[in-house]
Amino acid sequence: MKRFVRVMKALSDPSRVKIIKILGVKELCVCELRQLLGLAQPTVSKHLKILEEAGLVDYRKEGSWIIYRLSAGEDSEYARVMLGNLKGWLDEEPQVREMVDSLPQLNRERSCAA
Amino acid sequence: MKRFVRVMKALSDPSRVKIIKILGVKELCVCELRQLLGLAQPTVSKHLKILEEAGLVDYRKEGSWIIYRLSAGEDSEYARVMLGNLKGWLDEEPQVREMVDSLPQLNRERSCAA
DNA sequence: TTTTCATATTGCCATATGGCTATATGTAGC
DNA sequence: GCTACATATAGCCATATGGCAATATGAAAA
Repeated sequence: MKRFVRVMKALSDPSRVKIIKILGVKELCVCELRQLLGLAQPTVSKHLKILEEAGLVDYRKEGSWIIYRLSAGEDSEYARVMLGNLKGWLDEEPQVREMVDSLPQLNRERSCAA
Repeated sequence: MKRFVRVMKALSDPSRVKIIKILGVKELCVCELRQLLGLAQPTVSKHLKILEEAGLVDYRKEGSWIIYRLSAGEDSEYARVMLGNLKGWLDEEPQVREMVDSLPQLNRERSCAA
């Protein structure tokens, strides 16, 4: 029950859903996500932690960057199924479309250098 | 986005998940649910309202009782898919199993007469 | 109509949540 | 070592949430 609820909770915030949708297009570092979401960096970090604990995202280190990507869902059937569902959902959502459209102009060096 | 988040939020509380699981076995009135969940009646009503607004449950009046059942999901693809997923999920969950096991002994007249 | 009973709504409280700023941690390069 | 930058954690605040008791609503029965 706890594991299921953890996944549902993780997906019941618009910012976190947006993170899932954008990571479905391309893996990204925290500062790129910060840019795309228009949120403070600690806020993004907190969201990512919640998503990670639900088994929805994974990360790897690359230099001093931490690159987040969608999990393959090995840890949680709930996460795996929900990620599958979300693949086809919300693509028409304006907030999602906007982010995806702005993705090509995103440049890690430019976004991340304060 | 709002509609999706509403379904996720509705499913991110253990009591509400239990309601969904038990209604998957048998439609029930509020006082039966109250009995099974061990919650105050207003609390159950509030949960049911949240589930209903998410398109997860439906109800019909029968005398002065209001019988709740799982929605067919006509209103929300998200609700429909999640109800489908939940059909196979959490059946082994002790809290769920307990409720289901106690279901045959439940008697509307006895449960509902204060 | 008055009572009874099932349900919904209201109002309150304690805790959880999502946002921020400030600070800590960790890594790369000087 | 020190500096710069990316990320995480801590701490705070306003709002949301889940619980309850009290009350309102609505239908059936006396």
